Amino acid sequence: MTSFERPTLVRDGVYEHLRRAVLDGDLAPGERLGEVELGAQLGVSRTPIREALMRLTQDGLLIAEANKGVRVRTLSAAEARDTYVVREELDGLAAALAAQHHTPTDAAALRAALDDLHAAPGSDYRAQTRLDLAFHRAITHAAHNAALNDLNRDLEQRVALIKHQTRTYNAHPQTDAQHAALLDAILARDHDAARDAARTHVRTFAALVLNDLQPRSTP
Amino acid sequence: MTSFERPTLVRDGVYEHLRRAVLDGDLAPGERLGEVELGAQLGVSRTPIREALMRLTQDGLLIAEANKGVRVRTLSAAEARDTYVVREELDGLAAALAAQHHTPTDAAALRAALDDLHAAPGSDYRAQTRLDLAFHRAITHAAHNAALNDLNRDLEQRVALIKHQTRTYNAHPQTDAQHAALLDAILARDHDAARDAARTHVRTFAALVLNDLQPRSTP
DNA sequence: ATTGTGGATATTGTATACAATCCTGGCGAT
DNA sequence: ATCGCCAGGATTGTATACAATATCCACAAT
Repeated sequence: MTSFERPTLVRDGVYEHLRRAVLDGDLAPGERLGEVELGAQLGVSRTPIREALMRLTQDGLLIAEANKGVRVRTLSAAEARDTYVVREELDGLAAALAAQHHTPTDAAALRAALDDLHAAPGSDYRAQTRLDLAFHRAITHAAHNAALNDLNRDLEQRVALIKHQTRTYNAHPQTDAQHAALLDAILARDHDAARDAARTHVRTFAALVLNDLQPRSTP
Repeated sequence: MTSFERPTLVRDGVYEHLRRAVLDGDLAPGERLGEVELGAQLGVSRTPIREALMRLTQDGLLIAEANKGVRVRTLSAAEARDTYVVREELDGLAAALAAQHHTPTDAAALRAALDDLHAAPGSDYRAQTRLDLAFHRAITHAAHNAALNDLNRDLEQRVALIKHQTRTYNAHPQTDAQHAALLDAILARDHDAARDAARTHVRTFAALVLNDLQPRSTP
């Protein structure tokens, strides 16, 4: 046998299910999540549901109002801008650290992730979002810094939320070139170039998303 | 009247109580937290206890093992080092943004926080830890960036955890001078100097803490 | 003496019951 | 017609009951 059947906790299953649903855009921003309804859908009681919702709220994916339940979080244009300011810094750090510390296994994973991203149809913004997230996650993983991993997880989730709000396609003219430059710099172990490439990429993309988000919040 | 008596939720009270207890060092790293015991102590049922523990676990202050309850998290030397690497970056960003965006109110709060820190006796490491955290929190607040605030909250909590593990006093010879330089740079709206001052301060302090932590984890 | 086994005990995980709060809708007064 | 208000229903918040899992200690076998 490969491994014993591990008694996976119900609440963990619910947590992952809902998290995926939010990140994939199956749950629209602003949508309300009723406890009894979710419990009926997933066939479990309210208890693990509540605990999963609590964790997702702490992650920043949901917002809770007292006695009114939770909703999928919507971010204001200002919050989105703030997020990208921080992301530029942290993505730059992740790229620099990845350039310094990546292993051969990391290198292979990075290449594979970028290939997957290229293979996705440009019109499928959900797949694009998911694979872009996977690529950036591979970079962060290659940085081999646990604290950075945790923080980037939160940031990436927030970015995914923003993307689903704006429905911006990941593709812009320079995307492929920027991704390639970033990967090359990391593999060449040039941490300064990697940092710059990551920051430039974030900045370019942020401009695109924010331009799309602005009109809706300042009518 | 100033405001109506808001019906503060029990779970929020428990959450804040336990969070403060961990951050102040009343709960030692590694200490186990039993649900029934906590419930008896605070006079509430297990339900809000569980939900508070869930949130604190998600914050990274506690760790949970399946069917074995939660403990106050202990960080390895490697995790501590990783934390300070990220903190250097984010504290630098916070200082730079604070220099650019602080208001007169922020300036007053910053001065007050630093005064409080100076007034604390150098031998009381708990007060030092709490007031140092308050000072840094004031800087982050003055940056006026919601995303940065959220992330720094997590980081600061982790740093507090590390400090309680090592019991390192905040005071080192250059602390006062570095704090003063940092505050001056922010108030002068010199964001480059502010960033450098913050990074230097983190680096200096990290070296002190890590030097104290290293011997215990590599015997 | 040490190791392995078995059951008793305690603790967590899940489900359900009860209480409190909030939203909705309709009715009446102005 | 609009505003206020009260009742009904629905939903969250808290407590408790039940089930499943892990820990611990005694005791026997080698």
